[in-house]
Amino acid sequence: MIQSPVWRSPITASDRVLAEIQQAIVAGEIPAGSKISEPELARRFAVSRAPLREALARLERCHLIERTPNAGARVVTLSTAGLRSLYEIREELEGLACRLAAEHMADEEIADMRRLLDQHLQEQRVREGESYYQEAGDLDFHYRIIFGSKNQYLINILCDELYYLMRMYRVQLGMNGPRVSRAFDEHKAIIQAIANRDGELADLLMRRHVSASRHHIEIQLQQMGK
Amino acid sequence: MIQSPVWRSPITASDRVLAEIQQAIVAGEIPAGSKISEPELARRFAVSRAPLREALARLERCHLIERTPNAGARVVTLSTAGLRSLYEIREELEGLACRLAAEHMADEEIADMRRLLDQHLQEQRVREGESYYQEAGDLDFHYRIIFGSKNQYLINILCDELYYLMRMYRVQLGMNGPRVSRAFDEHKAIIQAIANRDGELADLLMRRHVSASRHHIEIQLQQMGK
DNA sequence: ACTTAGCAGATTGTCGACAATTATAATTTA
DNA sequence: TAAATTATAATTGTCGACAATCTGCTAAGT
Repeated sequence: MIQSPVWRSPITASDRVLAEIQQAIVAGEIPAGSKISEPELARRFAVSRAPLREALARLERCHLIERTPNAGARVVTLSTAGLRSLYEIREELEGLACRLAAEHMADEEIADMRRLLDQHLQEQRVREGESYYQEAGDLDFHYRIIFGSKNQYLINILCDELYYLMRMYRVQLGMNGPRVSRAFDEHKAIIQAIANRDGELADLLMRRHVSASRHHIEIQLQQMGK
Repeated sequence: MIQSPVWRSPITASDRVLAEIQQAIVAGEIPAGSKISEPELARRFAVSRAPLREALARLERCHLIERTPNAGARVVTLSTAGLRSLYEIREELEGLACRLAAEHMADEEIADMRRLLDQHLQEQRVREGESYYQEAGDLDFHYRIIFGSKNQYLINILCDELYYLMRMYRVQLGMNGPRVSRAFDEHKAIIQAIANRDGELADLLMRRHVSASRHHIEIQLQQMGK
């Protein structure tokens, strides 16, 4: 399991509840569009409303719920428009991350990333199509590049604010399936560009990579919706 | 005064306190880098710690404070690295906003924006160098384009999460001064590109516009720092 | 003299209860 | 019968107090 980049030791009740609700929403256990009842959730997770509200504030921050004053909170509803908006930003920012990573990543980090990618590739060949490892590997790849950008705000936006929502789309729309081997090739090409300190190329390749992923999801979404 | 785009009627004590603390931090009344004392602020604004903590959560969201569990919150410290990180993202996302605006803005909205720009230009010529109107006009321009993108997350990131921090840099580094008339010309060119539905050009022009602004600030920062 | 252990003070995290607002349902009226 | 209105119930926002944790200082030990 890959954990949140900004790690505030998860000892507080608020952190624990946040993690549990995040998972529940992403997994659809708390349905999209449903209303959030503070007393109910407080009972369910055995905490007072104070840490629960703290958790809700952070859930709003990563766009998993929407709150209106004096009226409560609702889990976000998934839509094709929302998905497109999300990917529009992701494409742009992950491209930027690549450009910055090509500039700021240490050689050591790049070598590490290469080693890890090969390792994931081997695991992948063994467990063909096992979606968990695939996703974990993919995530690790993207995370490392984003962190390699050394841009605090970029890291925060992509890994804290948009990540869980993307995960929610993937999980609830059943985005397992193939597009694995090609993704691996694309990953390798991107790393190569970063290793060559070719930020522009890495940017371009990453945009295409994300764009392909988006296309893949949109098609799957169309087949589903109608 | 231009108010936050997502307007949650500011009746709650939390909203009121949030607005006051935001202003105090941006203006430097609560110094950058200083520690936040919950009891002290609660007394100062005559509220309990509950709404104050709600406000602190939102201040963390717009990067004006940094919290560590069980250790309290500090006002962020300004740095050239932070400023650069901020502008790297702003450049990218405002460029994206232009591209999307060229695609999604209604003719009516574009016409409105043009009218408003001319009006601001007149006001500008009358009150030569009056920084408030200048900034208000500049802000209005950028806001309209960002909203024109019709991308919820983009709007949220730029107008809610990064705006106040940029404002803090501008205010505390004393970014008044000229670069006015040229900025107006750049604004006109960007609007023209959007009116022509030329997203790529609008993107390019906006990136240059933001980049020029960043350059301008960095120079002023260098002259100051040493 | 410097490091380390322990203690006092203050601060943050959490709790339960109350007040203000909103949503729901029953009731009345056109 | 349908719309408007009032009353009730539930939910959210806020408060003050208690418990857990951290910070800074004192004091003992090497």
